[in-house]
Amino acid sequence: MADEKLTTRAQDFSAWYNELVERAQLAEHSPVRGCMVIRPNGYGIWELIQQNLDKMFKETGHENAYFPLLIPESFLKKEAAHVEGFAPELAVVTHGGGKELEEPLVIRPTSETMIYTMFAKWVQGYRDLPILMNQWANVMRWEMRTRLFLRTTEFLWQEGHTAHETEAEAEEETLKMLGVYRSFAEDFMATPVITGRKTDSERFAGALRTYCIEAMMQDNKALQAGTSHNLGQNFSKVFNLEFQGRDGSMQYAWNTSWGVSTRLIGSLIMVHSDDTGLVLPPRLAPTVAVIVPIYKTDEEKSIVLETADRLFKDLKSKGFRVKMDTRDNMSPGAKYYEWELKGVPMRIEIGPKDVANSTVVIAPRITLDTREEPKPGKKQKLFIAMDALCDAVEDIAGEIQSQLLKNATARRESNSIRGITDYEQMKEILSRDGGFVYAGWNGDPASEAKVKEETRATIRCIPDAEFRSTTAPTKCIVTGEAAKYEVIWSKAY
RNA sequence: CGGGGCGUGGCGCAGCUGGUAGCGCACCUGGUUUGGGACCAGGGGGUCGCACGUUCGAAUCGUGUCGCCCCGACCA
Repeated sequence: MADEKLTTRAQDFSAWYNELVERAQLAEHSPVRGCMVIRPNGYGIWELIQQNLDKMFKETGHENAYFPLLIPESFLKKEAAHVEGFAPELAVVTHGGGKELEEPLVIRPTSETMIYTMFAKWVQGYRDLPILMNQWANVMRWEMRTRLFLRTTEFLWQEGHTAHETEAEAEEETLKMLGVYRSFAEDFMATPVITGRKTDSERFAGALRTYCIEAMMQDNKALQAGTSHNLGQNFSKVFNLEFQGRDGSMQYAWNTSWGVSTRLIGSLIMVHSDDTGLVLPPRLAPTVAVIVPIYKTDEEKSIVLETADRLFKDLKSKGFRVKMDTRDNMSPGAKYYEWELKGVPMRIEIGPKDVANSTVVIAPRITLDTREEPKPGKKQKLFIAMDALCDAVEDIAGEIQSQLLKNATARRESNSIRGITDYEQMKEILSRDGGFVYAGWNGDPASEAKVKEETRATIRCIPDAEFRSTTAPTKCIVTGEAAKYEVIWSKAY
C-alpha cells in the first residue's frame, strides 16, 4: 500500500469526506446516477445502527412490518402539503409487463400515504389503537445533487408510523421517539445532539409539528440526524383513518411518523473522523479490535501466530467483534495505516517481545485522557497483560466511546455562540467560522428567509428548554423586534 | 437547471501539431524482507465512453450524443 495521504480536513473538508468514504471502502458511486453501493465496511455500520435502534423501538412497544415500494400516484396527491413537498423529487414507474400502466406508480419517497391507507382498514374502534409500527426500507427522492450517505437518490432508513386516539397521546409518542433518537445518538453514535422543534418553513410536508435532533459536524455545519413528526389528523382525514370513540362518535386518529437514515453514517464520519481516516465509536464499529501479529523469523512467526490465534479465539468466544490480520505480504506498518483508515477502534499488536513478556500492545484509534499520555510525537500505546486482555478490550472500548462523546461535545460547545444581538456580527460569524448561533427571532418566516438569503444559514431548530441560554434573548436579531423564540442559526447539510 | 471539470488496463494519470497505446499504484510468479506505508527480478491485463464524419490511416481533428464528478438553487 503506497496510497497517498488523505486530503486534510483543513485543506478541503468536502474532499476529505469524499476521499475517506471511498478509501475506507464504506461506499462508492454506482452506475446509476445519485445511487450508492454500500460496501461491507459501510453496511456493517448500518447493520449495527439497525440492530440497536430496532431493539429500542421494540422496547418502546413498536412492531416491524413491511409495505410495498410502489405507491399509486393518486395516493400521493391526496394530501395537499404532501404533494407539494414531494412532487418534484418523485421517481415514477409508468410501464409494467411491457404495457403502459393505467395509473403510474410512484417509488416511495416516504410511506405515509400507503401506511395510513392500510391503517384505515385495520382500525374500527378505539380499542384498535394505538398502532405502533415501524418499517426498515429503502426510499427514493430524486435530489438535484447527491453526496454519498448524506444525500443519495436511494437511501435506507426506518420510518415509524403510529396512530393514536388522542392528540395528547400522539404528541407524547412524537416526543418519546425524539428521545429515543437522542439516546441513540449519545449512547451509540457518541454524538451530542440538540433536540428542538422545526420552524414552519423547515417542517415536514404534511406535519403539524416537526421535531428534530441536530448535530454539529467538524466543519461547524449542522446536520439533522433524525426527525419526529406529529402529523395531527392531516393524513387520517385524507385516508379515512377513523374509529369509533369511547363516546360512540366517529373520530379521526392522530398520527406520528419518525425516521433516521443512512445519513447517520455520514454524520458519524463528519463528527469523529480525522486526517488519518475513519474513526468509529466502538458500539457501532463492525470490527472493534484487530490483531496484528509481528515477527521476523519462522520460529518467531509460529510462536507469535500461535499465541495471537489463542487470544483471537478467546476474544471471539466472548463476543467481541475482532479480526486477525495474518496477511504475509504486508509489513505491520502498512497494516496499521490500513486499519486506522478503516476506523477500527483499537489495534492489538503481538510480537516476540510481547510473547516473552505475556503482554500485548494496544493502540487506541484516538488518544485517551484516561490513560498515560503518549510520548511526544508518538501515538498512545498501552501495555496489557495477556491474561487481562478481554477485560482490557472491554474497558478501552468503553473509554473510546466516552472520549469520543466528550470530544464532540467540547467541540460543539466551543463553536456555539450565545448572546449575539447584532445581525452584522452574526453574519460575520456565519461567513467566517460558522457554528451554532443562538439568537432571538420574532417568529416571522420573512426574517428567517432574509437570513437564509444573505448568509445561507437557516434556523436549525427552536431548541428545547435545556439547551436554551440562561438569559433569553429579548430581541429578534434580524428585525430588532421583540423575540418570540430563541433559535439556533447555522449553515446545514 | 446555471457554472466548471472529466471520460484512455482494477485505480490514478500521460499521450492529443494524426502513423493502431505508455507510466505509477494495484494484480500474478519467485526470492529476500516484516515493532509505523519493504525491495529485487520476471509476468498478465486496455484498443482509448458511444455514434457519425474527415483521412490511405483517428485515442489524437470535426459534429453529435451519453454519462460522471465538483460548485450553486431544492432536500433526510
